[in-house]
Amino acid sequence: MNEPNYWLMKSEPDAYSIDTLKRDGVTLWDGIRNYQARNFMRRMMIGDKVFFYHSNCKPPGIAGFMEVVDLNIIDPTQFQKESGYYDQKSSKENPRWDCVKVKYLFKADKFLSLPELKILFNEEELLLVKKGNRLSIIPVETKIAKSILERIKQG
DNA sequence: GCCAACGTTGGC
DNA sequence: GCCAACGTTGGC
Repeated sequence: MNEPNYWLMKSEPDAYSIDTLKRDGVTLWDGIRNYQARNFMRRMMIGDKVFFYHSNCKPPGIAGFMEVVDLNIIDPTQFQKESGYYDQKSSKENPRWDCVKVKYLFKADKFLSLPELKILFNEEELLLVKKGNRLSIIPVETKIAKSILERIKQG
């Protein structure tokens, strides 16, 4: 099997945090309504590893680690009128949004804040630290990922 | 296909 | 609350 790819996915902890995922074990990464982010999910493979990033909070940063366990799942929230993710232009015959399922691996022993990430990496190395980046899902180079992993593990 | 207006994300 | 950086929409 090939070495897994690494990704980073953002979530607002008020809505869904690393602790929520720890409790749930697995979750559907639904509610993504950005084509670029969706297309990144379509490139994911089972076994890929994902950094869980807490966004829009104090402080923002990498809070944990998870693994892709299922692919190409139709996002059910696009059909739910009561959901904030309802998409009128999507149909069951031709769904517009899909997602992946992820599994909790571990919570960061040491939370890695965005300011720390900015010190460690530059824009070319890590898309996330790019000013004004709004993508909620981005790929992370293997070399960078391993460096981040070292920092969020104890020690 | 162009582009102006508008909306969203998310750090600060 | 501000604003940078895009994405989306819709008129033409």
